[in-house]
Amino acid sequence: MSYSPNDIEKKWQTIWSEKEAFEPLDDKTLEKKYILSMFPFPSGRLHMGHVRNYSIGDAMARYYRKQNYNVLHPIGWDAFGMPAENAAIKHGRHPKDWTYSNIAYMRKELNSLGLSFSETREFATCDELYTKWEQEFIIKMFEEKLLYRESTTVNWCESCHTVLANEQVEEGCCWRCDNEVALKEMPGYYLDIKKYSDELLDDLKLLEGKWPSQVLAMQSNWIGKSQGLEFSFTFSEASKAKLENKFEGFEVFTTRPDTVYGVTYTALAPEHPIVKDLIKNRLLERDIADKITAMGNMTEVERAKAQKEGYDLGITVIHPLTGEEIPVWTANFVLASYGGGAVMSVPTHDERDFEFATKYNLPMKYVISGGEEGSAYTGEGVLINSDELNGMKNTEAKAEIIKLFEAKNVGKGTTNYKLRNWGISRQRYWGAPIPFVHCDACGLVPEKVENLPIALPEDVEITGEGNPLENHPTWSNCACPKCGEKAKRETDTLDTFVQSSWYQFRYATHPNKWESCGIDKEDVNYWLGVDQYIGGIEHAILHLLYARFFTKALRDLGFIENIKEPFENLLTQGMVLMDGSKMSKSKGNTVDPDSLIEKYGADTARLFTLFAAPPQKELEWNDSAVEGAFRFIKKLYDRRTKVTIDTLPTIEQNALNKEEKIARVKVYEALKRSIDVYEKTFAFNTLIAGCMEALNALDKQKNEQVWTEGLYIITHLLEPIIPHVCAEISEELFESKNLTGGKIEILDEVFVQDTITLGVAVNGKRRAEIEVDAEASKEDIIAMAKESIPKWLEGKNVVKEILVPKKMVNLVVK
RNA sequence: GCCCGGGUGGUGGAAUGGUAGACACAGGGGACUUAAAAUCCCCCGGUCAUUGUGACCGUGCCGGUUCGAGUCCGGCUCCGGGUACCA
Repeated sequence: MSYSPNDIEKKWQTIWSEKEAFEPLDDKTLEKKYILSMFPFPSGRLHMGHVRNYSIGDAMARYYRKQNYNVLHPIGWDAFGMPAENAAIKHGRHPKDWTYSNIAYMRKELNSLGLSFSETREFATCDELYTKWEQEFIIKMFEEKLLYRESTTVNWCESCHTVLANEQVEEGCCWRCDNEVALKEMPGYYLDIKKYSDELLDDLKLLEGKWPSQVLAMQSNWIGKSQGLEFSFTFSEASKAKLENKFEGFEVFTTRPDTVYGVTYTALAPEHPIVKDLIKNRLLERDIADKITAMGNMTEVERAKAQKEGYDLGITVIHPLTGEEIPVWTANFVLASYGGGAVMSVPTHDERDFEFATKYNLPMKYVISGGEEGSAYTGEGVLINSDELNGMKNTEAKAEIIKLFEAKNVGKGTTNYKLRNWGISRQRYWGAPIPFVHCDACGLVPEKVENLPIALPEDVEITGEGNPLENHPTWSNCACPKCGEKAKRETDTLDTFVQSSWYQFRYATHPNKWESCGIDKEDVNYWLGVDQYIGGIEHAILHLLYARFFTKALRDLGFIENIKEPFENLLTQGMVLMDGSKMSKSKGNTVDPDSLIEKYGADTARLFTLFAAPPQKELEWNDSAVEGAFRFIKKLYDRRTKVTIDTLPTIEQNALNKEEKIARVKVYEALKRSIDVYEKTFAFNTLIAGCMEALNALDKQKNEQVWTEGLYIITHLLEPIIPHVCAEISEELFESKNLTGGKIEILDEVFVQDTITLGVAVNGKRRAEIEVDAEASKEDIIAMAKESIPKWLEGKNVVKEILVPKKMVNLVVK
């Protein structure tokens, strides 16, 4: 019978499902593997990126299952989020209906790929049962002061009508819709991720060698720890009076305390309270005040692109070391959100300060040797113009000056972070409601745990205007959980990244406990950390940082224990490209997995995906290479007729001819390589190539036993990658024996050769090839090598002879 | 600017410091066929010469270490990704 993928694949998918073949076992004494691919957003259809992601994960899961590990390989749905609401606005469909029907369709697509997911552990994050426990965590975080509500300047996306976290702003634009982000003052809920800055940074060390170095670097940069000096500038007496004694001065932070003698002015962010006060009390000229306000209202992108701009505020401060009186400016490049929104300015040793000082003709003073007049010198040198510290290396002066400030009690050594707290409020409908109540008498009150989940109202109008929950006529009406009086429910919903921050623990929790708890500690202790996590690099900061934070926070809240990091090993797969650019609907260069599977079958889709490039690299789509993958499977299936023995034969190696021996070597080389590939490198492309070589070599001989052994091993090796056809062949030929029972023994005798082919090189350049007896002595081999290349030795002396066993001979001649 | 990756045939990609280009795609030639599809066989980095065959060049560029470098080291260069006035 010729290869008919659709029949074979349906048959095996049914068998697997009926046998519940992919359910993890409850026996915690078994060795476990937790293989997790990032769960998908139910957008409607799978795309090739999903196929790739899940083919990689499935190969790992099936491999370990075959090695008798207890394998947890779950799938679920990251189901809340904007697209559901956009669909509602566009097509009038209810987000819930849209989401669940998408899930149903995509689940079918996953089934048709033959992915070995657990069916009992599947959930969608919009399930009320999931929301219930998430809300409990949120309340606990509030009680433990990890979550707070505050009104600050936030990133606002006008097209999504919602606030965004810092991490969700990419180059000043919304991560989802690419709309330019505006700054807006409004209240919101924040998670104190900064509290974990050091732990999040330090624990990156635990992941070295297990996570891609660039992800570690990106997270480290994002946390952005820097050490330096924090000190205050005190206003001059005249300035204090001008400010009606409301301000003593202000704090600044610098990583360059060694340049503190070079400070010639200071600068405040346009939003700084002191600047606002000056404007409010009309202490600045009208047009300057307007310009400063305008500067403060610019978006981050606008500011980044803008020329440096600033204004003298007409007030002065006293230099804490020299006692000099120096002016205070406001400048558009000073960030309000970092280091207190104020800086000391050293134009001689800082590029930005130099540019600004040059523009406004501010004084400059070099305090580190080595620079040239007319530029900022940021290199190393010794201190000059710095009183008693003159002559000291600037690298040493950093610590000295911190000591000096600390001794005088006007400053201290301190650490700053770029990381900002995680804003989790979203002014949208399709999310988990933030379980708080606003009571006139009691203030902000968390909902009673027994009232959870706070579910979304079904009857809702989604127009794209405003917050649907806020617009709902009755939903927000409630009783205060504390005093029982009439109160208002919070109408913000949680950032969807909250759901994906703990789903790895939910999967690990046995489904029969899902009603009674959010996370089961014992189950989690057994299954976590995730042994292999697979997903796109685009989550390098967002999801992966949040999930790491949540893990640490849940641990401190007592919901889990003994777990430092959720994801032990991380593989970031490359994008799927078509004609050099990312597949996307808008470009119209997509390949639809459904039609691919219909035409060639799931095995071909999976084989191509894993063969065309190593998983970490980008994958360039190629229709004819897909054909090639299909051809290989067809050939493999066709060759099963070469086998007439139904069990792994014991082969008398010495009785084999040359071609038969080569075939065996190729087969066993593939077997040898497979361990490294499945457990370490994930270079499935090389394993597949090895199997192709083995099949090619088998084709060059006729020995029935060698064929039997060859197909027994090849289908064993490829089963995690092309499971349906391998299951079919294996059932027909071997009663499926090669797909259970662990590793196949590597027989060393196969690699023993009578003769060995060696390259002969002269001065490192290959000149000939010799075949020598495997037992030949070094002397004999060298002698033979010399005979093979007479013309290269003519009139020369051999000064050195190097024999690389089983590889080559190198003769050094003069 | 800074921080990561990475430059190997026409293409995707292989190579624990040891015969560069495995495996595959595309291309060319042939067998089978009335024909096509499918399948099978052969060739396939460049230059030069050629009777078999051989010589030289060749892993972005320059240099170093080594008997031997795609691989290690130093300096450049180009491409991709991240980040960006973080004081």
